[in-house]
Amino acid sequence: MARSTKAGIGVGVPHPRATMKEVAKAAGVSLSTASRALTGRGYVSADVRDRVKQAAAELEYVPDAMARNLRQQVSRVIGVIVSDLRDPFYVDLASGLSQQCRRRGYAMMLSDNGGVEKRELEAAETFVSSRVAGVILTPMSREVSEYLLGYGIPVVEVDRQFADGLCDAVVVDNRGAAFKVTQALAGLGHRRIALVIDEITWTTGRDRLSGFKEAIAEAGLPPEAGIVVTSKLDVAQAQAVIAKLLSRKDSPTAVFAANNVLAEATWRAAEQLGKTIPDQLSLACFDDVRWMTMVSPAITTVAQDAVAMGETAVDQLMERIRKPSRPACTIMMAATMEERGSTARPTR
Amino acid sequence: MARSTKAGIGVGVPHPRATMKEVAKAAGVSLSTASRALTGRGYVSADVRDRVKQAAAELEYVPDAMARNLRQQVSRVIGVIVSDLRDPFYVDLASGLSQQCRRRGYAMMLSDNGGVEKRELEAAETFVSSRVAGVILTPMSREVSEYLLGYGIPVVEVDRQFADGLCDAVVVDNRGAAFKVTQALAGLGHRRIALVIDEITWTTGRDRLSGFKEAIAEAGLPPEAGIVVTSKLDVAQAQAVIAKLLSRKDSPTAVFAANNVLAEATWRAAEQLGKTIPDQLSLACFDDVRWMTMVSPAITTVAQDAVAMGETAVDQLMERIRKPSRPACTIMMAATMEERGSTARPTR
DNA sequence: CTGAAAGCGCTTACAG
DNA sequence: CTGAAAGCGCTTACAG
Repeated sequence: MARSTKAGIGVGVPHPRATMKEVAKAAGVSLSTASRALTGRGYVSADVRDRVKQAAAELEYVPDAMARNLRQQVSRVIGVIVSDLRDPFYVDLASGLSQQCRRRGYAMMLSDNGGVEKRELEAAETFVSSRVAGVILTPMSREVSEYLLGYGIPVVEVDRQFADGLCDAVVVDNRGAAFKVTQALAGLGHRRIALVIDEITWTTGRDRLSGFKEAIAEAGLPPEAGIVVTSKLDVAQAQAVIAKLLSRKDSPTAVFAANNVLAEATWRAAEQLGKTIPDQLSLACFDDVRWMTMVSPAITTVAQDAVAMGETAVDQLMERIRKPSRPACTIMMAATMEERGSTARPTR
Repeated sequence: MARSTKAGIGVGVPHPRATMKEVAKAAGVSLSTASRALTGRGYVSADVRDRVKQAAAELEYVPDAMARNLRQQVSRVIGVIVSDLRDPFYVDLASGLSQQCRRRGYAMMLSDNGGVEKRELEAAETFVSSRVAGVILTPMSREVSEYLLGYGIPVVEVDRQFADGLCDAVVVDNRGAAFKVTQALAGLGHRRIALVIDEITWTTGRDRLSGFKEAIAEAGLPPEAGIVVTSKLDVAQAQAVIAKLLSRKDSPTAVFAANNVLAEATWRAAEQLGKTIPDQLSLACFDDVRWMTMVSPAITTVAQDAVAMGETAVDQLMERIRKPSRPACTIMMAATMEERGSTARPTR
């Protein structure tokens, strides 16, 4: 990447891009030879290679990815679709994806769709159009994965799974983690435990719900002991819903929030009502985000390593690209429960 | 985007991608006509257009962006380089960039470089190679912007400015905001105020420092009243540095943290030393992130609208693409000071 | 070991 | 209004 100013190429003064043809001419070889010298595949004598490489450097030659990809019918780009870049969970995921893509020599095309399904499909179409090498997504339906697979594009579903059996996936043991948390709450003596959750139809919500219910049953509690409250995934709206829940006469003594957004909403609702944690209310949740160790008491939570999930998803995609016929694999990662001060014995 | 299963195209069964040539054949027209019908430029009779469009739908035709871009010598992709996707400020920025790119019909290629300069340049090279329509970056040096501009690629610098005068930029009034915060602290009666900052050579750090110093001087305080402490941008390391600062005999009565990471470090250091805020220490900072209204007392801070910065940067880039010869513009956005409970009169 | 030629899938003057 | 042809910048068999 020589930044030569020899040929009158100055700072900020656009110079026309050199093509391989020009490099070849400067080096006194044919286009084919230049290509072989630069890409490293095919025979070239050592001195010719050096001459070509030097010419390329002098001309500040950058290969045209469009042309190369068009010819080769693949690009070194991975398409990524995540739900919401404002949510710390997806951010950590995107961060892991981004770092691992870079390490593997791929660029990342990122699309976040604020939870709008139509945008998910639009992004997928863009990815098909640019012939990405593969797509990693947090799906909102089975449709998008199927659409991409239909074009022969490898897909990895992360966090949630819709195209079970059709493509690879990286998920967390949601059922197990939810079970453990609920069991811990019941073990502390709670008899009215609310699960606050935004959806129960995706694998994430479904499994968290089922782990919750199983733990209630296993603790010998009646099903009514497990109160399930749903809310949109929005702090303000969820806060209102939860405030209502906590104001009931038979309000729960413990809340299990299914993710960090609902945890924040629960925490703010308790604050708003003057309910102290953990004396008047125990709070446990999913996702370990920064504020959870900054408030007092710190929040008991299920820590999902979203960065590691992202990295794993990229590696899984690389494997799939290498071995397209391998059967679909689902990698389930363990999540650890961090017991902190927000959960305690009930006082009523 | 018909998902026809008519032609034996089943779920998950890859079918070969249709080309425009095939669409043309199916519609019984020439390749040129198909192209005009599908792109909408050039003459086509209404019925021919319909026939072509229907053929395209039936074949699930998706235009090949590579081929189109190669021919047209531009892509509908914007390259974005941000420092660190783990930092909420850059995340909000990326979120704004992503949304606005989508609205404008562009895809976003994103690279985060954990603060490593070499990676910034690598990402830039990838962008040149893929002929992105433009690049938006939070630069770490003048080099990358110059490199890109040298290839005639429009560049917008965000947050910080290195290629002043050479390219467009979107920044915040760092000097003004830092001045206002420091002035407020001095106005409360603080006589030993520390600025904790990670760098003072980029425009961000330089301007925040200068606003700080000016306010100290204007308040009639001696320069020693303004203590400047630098630290790496890392919570754990900064916390150690700040803990040492706060343990000094003549420790400051107020800390102004130059960003959210250093604010967290300061907050944790105070916690660690058992210093109560705001009684024993006033804390003000830059960046309004979620935890700042969840801890108690809430933190006084300068709210930068990073999402709006991102959106503005995309719009500015679009303008530049439309009018390449327009003189370079720097857009400076105001930042608002949110006074909250973490700042009060000193008690010593 | 090197070079001429075909071709990836489009767009776009140009001729009809 | 439509079609044949050239060409974007590469890679890759193939012939020498």
